[in-house]
Amino acid sequence: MQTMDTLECSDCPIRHNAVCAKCDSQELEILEEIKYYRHYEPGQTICWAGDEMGFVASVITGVCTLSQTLEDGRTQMVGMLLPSDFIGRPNRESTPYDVIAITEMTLCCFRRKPFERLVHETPHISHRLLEMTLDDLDAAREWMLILGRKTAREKIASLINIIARREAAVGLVPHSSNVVVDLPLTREAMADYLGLTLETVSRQISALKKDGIIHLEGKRRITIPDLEALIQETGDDYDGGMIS
Amino acid sequence: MQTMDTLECSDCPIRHNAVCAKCDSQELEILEEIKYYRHYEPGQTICWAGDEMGFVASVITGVCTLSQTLEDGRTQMVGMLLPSDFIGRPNRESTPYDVIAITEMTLCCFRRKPFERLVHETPHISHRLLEMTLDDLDAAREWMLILGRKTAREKIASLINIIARREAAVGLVPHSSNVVVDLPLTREAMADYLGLTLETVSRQISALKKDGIIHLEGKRRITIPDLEALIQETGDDYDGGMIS
DNA sequence: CGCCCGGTTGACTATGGTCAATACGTGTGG
DNA sequence: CCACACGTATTGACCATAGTCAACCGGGCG
Repeated sequence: MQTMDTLECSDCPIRHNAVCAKCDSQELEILEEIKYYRHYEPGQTICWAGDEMGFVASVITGVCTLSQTLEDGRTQMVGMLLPSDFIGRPNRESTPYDVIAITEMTLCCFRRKPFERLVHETPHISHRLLEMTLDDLDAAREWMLILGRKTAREKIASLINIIARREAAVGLVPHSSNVVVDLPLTREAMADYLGLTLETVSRQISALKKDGIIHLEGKRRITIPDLEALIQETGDDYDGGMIS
Repeated sequence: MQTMDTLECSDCPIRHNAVCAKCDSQELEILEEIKYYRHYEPGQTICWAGDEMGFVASVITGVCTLSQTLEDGRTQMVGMLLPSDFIGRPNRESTPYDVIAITEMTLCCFRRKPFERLVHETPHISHRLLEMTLDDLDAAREWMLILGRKTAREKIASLINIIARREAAVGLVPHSSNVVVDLPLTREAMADYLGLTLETVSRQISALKKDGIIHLEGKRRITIPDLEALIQETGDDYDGGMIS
């Protein structure tokens, strides 16, 4: 957790996607005053479930996960946050989820109380937050279909497809014919996301590789020679059924 | 679909829980003007996934479900809406879900365009909508844990527990020692909610009955002699882990 | 009466989980 | 430089949970 150089909001890489996307320059000035940066290392826990969380934040760089754990250790990931995503809930003092950095991360934090006041007084912020929350809800519901009704192979294909989509949306990847996906997740993290064991994840990835649907470079980099073929394996068939 | 008597907002049974909960009397007057009631029969489809939906609505009475279906017929329920819950998403012309009435229902509908303008101009509405959406998101994530990591027995116990909680919250049931739950769902609907087959649902309910955790009157009414014992079966252990 | 719908139960099967051995890559220390 | 340990991933053998297919039950209604 080291202090960061102070970045001007106007130069912020997530300026047009984050919770502040709709703010005008005057509103940005207010945010500018109450914001501060935080840095996390891979594996570091940002917040434990149930802990008091004194701030909310936007992800500027890096990836973190939200997860829930039962007493006997079974864990389920319930969200994966990429740059511009929002962490925390206004008007609640604690998260019900573990928030864990899986890569190096930089957050743009706001102390909760002043931010809550701002949400209350600034429609541009509350409207954007509503939009983002509705998107998160759609994503969670899409995930419910995956968890409840898909086979292990379909789950893996869906995960790869979704990460490819998100990387494309964030603009990391040109929408080329030969899609390359850098998995930010270990096999165990994928298992926790998909409601599988890590052995099953490994087996299904091997199977997709053997069938030529994907190609591996090292353990984490996946090449998709034919995106249509991958989508076929997700069980969704045509790429409708996906939330645009 | 029959026209209803026009109910005054001030007499509305969901006045203090619905999307209009924070509205003052002046704001209610505006709503009063654009609202209209709709009635649905059990089994009736309110909206198919992908269809244009000209209105948004609050559930006044009855229960409906949101579900997604894969081409081969596998379906997953992603939400269950009780009185005061909100149907539809501002700024989107179609739902990605099938919305199906499972009991007789009355909705308080608002044409989408005027309602969107209202959301935009009325913080009391957008703030309440944000709160409700955040609650829905928490519920969806709790459900992800159930779908991804729980056994069939734990899933059934969790469903019964959640319905008991919701019925208590809506105020249908005094929080007595001997909890009675009226399942609004068929075995098949439960299966679609829990990511199981209806046979497994039936078997697990029989097993819980045999073990004395629940008691059945008819097929749909469940008595819970010891709520703690049921919660034990959910796998959550202590009733923390639940979202309050 | 007989049909239909929702539910229950049984026999068998398949998918994914469990446990365990092995491989691979990287960083540490003798 | 090599030996070793550790974390991550792969693979195999076996098993358990839940799915499939099918028979049967019981109540309500035309």
